[in-house]
Amino acid sequence: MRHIRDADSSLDDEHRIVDRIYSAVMQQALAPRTKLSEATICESFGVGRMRARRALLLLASQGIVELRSNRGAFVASPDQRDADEIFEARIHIEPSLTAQVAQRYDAAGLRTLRDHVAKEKSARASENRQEIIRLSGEFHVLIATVSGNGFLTRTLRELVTRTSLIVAMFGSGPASCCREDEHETILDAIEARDASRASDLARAHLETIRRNLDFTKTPDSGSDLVSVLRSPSFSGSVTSQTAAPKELKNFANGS
Amino acid sequence: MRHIRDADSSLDDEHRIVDRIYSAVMQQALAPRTKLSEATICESFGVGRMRARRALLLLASQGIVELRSNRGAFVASPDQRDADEIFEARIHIEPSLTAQVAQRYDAAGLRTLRDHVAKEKSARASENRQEIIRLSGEFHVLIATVSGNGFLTRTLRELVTRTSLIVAMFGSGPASCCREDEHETILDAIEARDASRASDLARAHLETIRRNLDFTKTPDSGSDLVSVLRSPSFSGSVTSQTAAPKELKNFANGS
DNA sequence: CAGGGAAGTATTGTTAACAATACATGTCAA
DNA sequence: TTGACATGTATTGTTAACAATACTTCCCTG
Repeated sequence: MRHIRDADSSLDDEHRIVDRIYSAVMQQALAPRTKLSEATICESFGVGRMRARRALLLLASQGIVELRSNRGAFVASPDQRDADEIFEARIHIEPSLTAQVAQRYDAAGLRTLRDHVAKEKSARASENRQEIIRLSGEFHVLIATVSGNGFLTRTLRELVTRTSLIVAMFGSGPASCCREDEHETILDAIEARDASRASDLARAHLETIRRNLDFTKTPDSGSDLVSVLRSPSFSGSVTSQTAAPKELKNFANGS
Repeated sequence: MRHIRDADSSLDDEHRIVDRIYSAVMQQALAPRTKLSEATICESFGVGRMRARRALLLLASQGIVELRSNRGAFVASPDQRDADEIFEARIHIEPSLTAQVAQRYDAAGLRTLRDHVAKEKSARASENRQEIIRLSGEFHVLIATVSGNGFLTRTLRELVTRTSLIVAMFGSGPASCCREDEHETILDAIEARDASRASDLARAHLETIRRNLDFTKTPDSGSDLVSVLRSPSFSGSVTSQTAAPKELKNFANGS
């Protein structure tokens, strides 16, 4: 008797696509307004059109992608209102969640977090921008993971990824993602089982990120989808495109 | 020049289906494990198979529906672990959110909440079980709506609906959904701008609901999908089926 | 009568062709 | 040169047929 687990490719395929695009957005390899054409996704992942469309629908249902009728799918471009909602939601959830983790964490969870912060530090040392961004976001998801709550893990994953889009659009200067030894401070408070301090630090951390947004900023152009999806781990040399890809011409003007 | 808004039927169709099934689950007209066959949905809503499948995928992505490969879609049947996660998440979010509403509500928001509580009272007076259940759940979503946060509104909608499924599975006795003048008490605290009391009451309210769950309970059978979806507002005479529909035979045994 | 297996039916999963829409190109006139 | 218009191309949306899987029923055997 073998295991019942279906090993069904269909769901896994979609998860693969969704995860990949999630990661790419999270580490700002995919800029807001980038067009995600069905054909490109089909070729990049070697799947049929149906799978591509299903994946795009899932991404759209989580606010990562925007579907425009007869026009296709685009990486979402949150506005200030979206940003307010996302940060407000995070401020409702994360301090409380961090406090809970401080109260209940076990040895394995703490080690996971410590390892992660170490990775963050080494990424910052090597000035790998995408890695820094990815790990910075992932820290917040990891808090939820360590708490053991699957629902909140998924919720935070969405919130963090959408935050990446927000920072991509409105982040002011290189400081917006990088000055984060704050994670280590938060982790110290967690380790000390100081729930209220951990909670306060988490809130302050979020408000710091929020404060570094500049909503008067002019939007950047999209990225080149093919080159982004080509590299399996995105750790490669995908530098931000200066010239706007063809597909985005009509998005150039703000009003 | 007319408005740009597309009035595109495709997205609206899916939203219609999703909303309808959401409502049905929320007011416990659709029991856990009920099979949602594509054919039934196509006929009930007069849409093609594509739309039905897309709607089911969306519902699945929010944990309301479970997709089994080659077997179809079923109303989700949360287990104790799911229940723990959902309630934990709600306890992280709702007290904080309620406190915020207490601090920031405006006249229109307060009126909305008061009207709603009045409707709850009258539903309880007329002993309309489904209406009571629906309104009880909706109160929590309405808190988020009044807060003006779209993300949290959607999140709470999902949480409340999944809570309905949990209560349908593990609710002990008729008390599990109905003894809720607590909503009025919470609203009083909100109106008095007493954020910390509102927060405490919200938490206590959730813990009361959680305490009334009995995880040793044997699961009920599913509902008849066609009759549920037939009535536009579900206010009709859909009484819970005692006999298990054909489709659910094989779900009867636990192991 | 119970259990197992085989054929038929029903449902879901997938693909491919078609239709509809938007986009790009090139032409013409002012 | 610029703008509008028409044509052609590319992309998305939809449908229907086909394939694969699961379910039901019936029959056969013990």
